Amino acid sequence: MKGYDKYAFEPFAVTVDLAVLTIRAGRLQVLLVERGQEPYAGRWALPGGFVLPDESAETAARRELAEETGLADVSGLHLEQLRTYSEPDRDPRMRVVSVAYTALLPDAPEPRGGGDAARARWLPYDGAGPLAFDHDRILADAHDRIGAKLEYTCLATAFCPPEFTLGELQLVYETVWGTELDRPNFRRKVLATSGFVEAVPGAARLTGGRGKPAALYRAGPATALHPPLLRPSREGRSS
Amino acid sequence: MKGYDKYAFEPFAVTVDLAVLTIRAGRLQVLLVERGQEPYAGRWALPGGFVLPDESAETAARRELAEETGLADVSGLHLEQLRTYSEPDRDPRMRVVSVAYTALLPDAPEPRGGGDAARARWLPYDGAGPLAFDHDRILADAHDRIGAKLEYTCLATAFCPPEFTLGELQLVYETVWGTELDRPNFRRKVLATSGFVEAVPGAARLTGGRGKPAALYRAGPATALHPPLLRPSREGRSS
DNA sequence: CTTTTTATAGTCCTACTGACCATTAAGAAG
DNA sequence: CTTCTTAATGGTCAGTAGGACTATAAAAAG
Repeated sequence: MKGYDKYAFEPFAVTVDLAVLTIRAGRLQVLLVERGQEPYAGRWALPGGFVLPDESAETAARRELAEETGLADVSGLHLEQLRTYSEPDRDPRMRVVSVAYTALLPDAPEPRGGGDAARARWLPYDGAGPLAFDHDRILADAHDRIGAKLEYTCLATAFCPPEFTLGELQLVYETVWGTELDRPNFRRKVLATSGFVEAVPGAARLTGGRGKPAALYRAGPATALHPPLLRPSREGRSS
Repeated sequence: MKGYDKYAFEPFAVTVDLAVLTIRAGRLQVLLVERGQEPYAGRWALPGGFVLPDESAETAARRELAEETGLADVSGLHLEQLRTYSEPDRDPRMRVVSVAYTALLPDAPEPRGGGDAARARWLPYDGAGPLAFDHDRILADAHDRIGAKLEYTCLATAFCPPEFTLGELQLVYETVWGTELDRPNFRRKVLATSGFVEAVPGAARLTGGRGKPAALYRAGPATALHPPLLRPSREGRSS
């Protein structure tokens, strides 16, 4: 940051890449676009695009998110900067520095190719195959980040519609972590954390479920979980 | 990432900014350089510089770290990407996208102006005053990140020399968090976390301390803390 | 030798959590 | 209508982690 004039600097292209995650059919799914040209023609890639001259990366990410998902209103969606990927050879054509973002969606409308994406669709996170560029790495980083943030933040509600049952919330944890959780314990923990969820007064979800109808909850005002909701047995416990 | 040729894109300058933190005299301190020219002439700023054409941002950050600190070997230091700042008006001269990194140092040699930094020195984190550009924000983000990572990673050892006492390790937590911790409890917790620290067989620190000499420890192979070491009373506890 | 200082060891009690079991309320099957 | 199944909800119980606190050990300072 000192003495620009004394430096020669290369101009870089700056892009954003989006790891858009949702839960469909009990599986973690990713929004991907099919590349129509070289390099990596025919391969799936994360949606993204250039940051325009008067945009911040955040603004560009939200614009791309709207274009790729076709959603009218993306202002309420969770969008979070992941990290920046800047290896000199990550794009064979030119020097591209990419700021990656992760977005979480509750429901999952099939994307209409709103932007200029050749073909966009949801694919399961497992078996999304080798992606173009370094997008496998970006996607894995996004998964790691989300899995970790579920432990100590209220992020899980970002995967849920405005009103949801505790079973749906638990499914978020189980799907992202790939583990099963004890339902009564999960329930006790979530309800004991003030501000995580709020009961919707007289509502219950009656939509075709077979068992007892579940009570509905809304996301509460809290953002952090204290104490955290740790995933079971990541490595050897202490003591 | 699709159809570069169909897009016009603006070239951006890409820089790295470094929030280099250490603990000196029981206080959290930051490495800052004094700006010699407009804008923000005379103000303190985070060290940093342009990413060169054949470098990744990580490589550039490590190069700048070596230049600014004057340390011969920075390969062992903890260097971690923080996030990227890309507001269009963050530098009044031109469009600059900056990838911010946080580095942690154990001891703190006074920086010799190795690079072209007009004047570089350690300043206390509190009272580092308003910095140039958006560097106050970057520095605050770095502090938040480090404070959070102390809870669930073994990062604290990055602030310590190769061999350290548990008292020194506790001082890291207390300094970054700005809280006091109970010494026996901290000790019990750290020693119960396998892989956090390893005892150095027959060593004790005798350097002028007044009380009982403390045993020495090394950083262990673990990187994560399970269960985490939560800082006291951030907000209202649950239940 | 006594005091001070710091490290280390141990105790007690509460809260959180994992592993269970029981009950309730719906639909499905007979 | 009764019974079975399914899922939500309510509860128990023991093990454990962690906060508060006391006690002992080993050095320097007086």
